[in-house]
Amino acid sequence: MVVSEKTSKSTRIQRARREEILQAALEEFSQHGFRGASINKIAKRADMSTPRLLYHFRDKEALYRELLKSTLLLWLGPLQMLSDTDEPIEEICAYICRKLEMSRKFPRQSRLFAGEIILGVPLGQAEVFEPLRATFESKIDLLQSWMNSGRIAPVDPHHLIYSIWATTQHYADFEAQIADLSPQKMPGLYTQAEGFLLPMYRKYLAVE
Amino acid sequence: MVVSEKTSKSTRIQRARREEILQAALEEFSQHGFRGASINKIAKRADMSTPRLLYHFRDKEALYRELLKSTLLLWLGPLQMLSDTDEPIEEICAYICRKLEMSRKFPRQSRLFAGEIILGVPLGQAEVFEPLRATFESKIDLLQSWMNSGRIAPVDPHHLIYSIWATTQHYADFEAQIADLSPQKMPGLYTQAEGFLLPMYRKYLAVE
DNA sequence: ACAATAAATGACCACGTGATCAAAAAAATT
DNA sequence: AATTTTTTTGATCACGTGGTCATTTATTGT
Repeated sequence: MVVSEKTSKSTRIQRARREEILQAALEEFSQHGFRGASINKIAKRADMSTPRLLYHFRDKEALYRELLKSTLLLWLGPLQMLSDTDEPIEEICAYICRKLEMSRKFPRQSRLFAGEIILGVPLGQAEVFEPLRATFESKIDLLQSWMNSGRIAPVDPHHLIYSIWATTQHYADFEAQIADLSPQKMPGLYTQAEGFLLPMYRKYLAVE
Repeated sequence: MVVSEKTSKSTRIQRARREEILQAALEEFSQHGFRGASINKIAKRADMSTPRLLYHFRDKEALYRELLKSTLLLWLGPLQMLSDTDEPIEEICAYICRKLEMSRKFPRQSRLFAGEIILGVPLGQAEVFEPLRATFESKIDLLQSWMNSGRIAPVDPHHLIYSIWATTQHYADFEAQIADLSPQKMPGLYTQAEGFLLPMYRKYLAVE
């Protein structure tokens, strides 16, 4: 019986192999994008033959989708934690810190995600990004309510989130460039980044 | 005689064909990265046979490098224009506007560049990014001098530039995502972005 | 211990890839 | 008009790609 047709319960050996494969796939896909990556090389990286890999994942696209799905969940975590509070600015700053930590701890996942959006792979755009849309819009509403009640300065909430995404993910996605241009080496950079970004958003969002 | 061995003067037909090819190559490489792109498809897009394409460019890598080289020059333009003035904040704002306009007018070039950095293609990293380094460091010095003379607030100049790059290029690189999440459609988005970003940097850099 | 099922193997396939080369066609030079 | 040089073509290549399949080997439940 084929893996994908199993009702739901999966053998521990299945979960183990799938995990090994996904690990190797993250490496390959994040470095070369969907089309540039090769399942042969992924298999080699996971120390198995290609048919063995394809026994656990129907095809290249199924593997990629699964990887993308779990990555989106990880990516979405920090945003979902953003919730109502009487100190909205500190809540936003905490979100920024979480995103920065995400870039620091999971740069490959960040690049995988970036590659998926930048390179125009129309793979389940609607499907993969669906959970993102819902969360995003609810958080837009939350920000808007903070502005309406005068607890943070009234700025465009969409662009506020875009700018936070941009500035935080930049350190993972463009790591190669930043590492090349910065005198400081990589670990310390994230502390510096925090020191730069937090005051910027605090000043901008403060209601004089 | 082969094109690349020509001393320097190139036929007009050479320049014409090379331009056609580069145009098609920009499309392919920016959508699939170096490894994901195919010279066959580039040739098809430029309405010629593969050997014909390879007559004008030695190989895939040479084509990619040439494209990347001219893209970097374009990308570097706005930064080079940043120069000393008695109104540094307005100068920085003008730089932000130029970068935003760049994203709006040349999104594919921006994505090509982003792909090159995100996907770990070690193609002449030192070679291609060399002119960037020099300009970057001189502008860091300029910013630092503005801070030393108290004309803008003292923030980390490296991260200031990174954040400007991140926020402005984000609109081109992640266009697919932003277009999906924004109620506003694409052209108007750039006006909104300007309306969001300029006040942010003005407030942050103002020396009260 | 044995049957049933899951997991892995090796041989194989059609196809697209980047690239080459001799020969033909077109342009430029004289 | 003749000749040289540039440009284009079509055939062809070795190789890597994603993927299949019958068969064998492990694992599992009884």
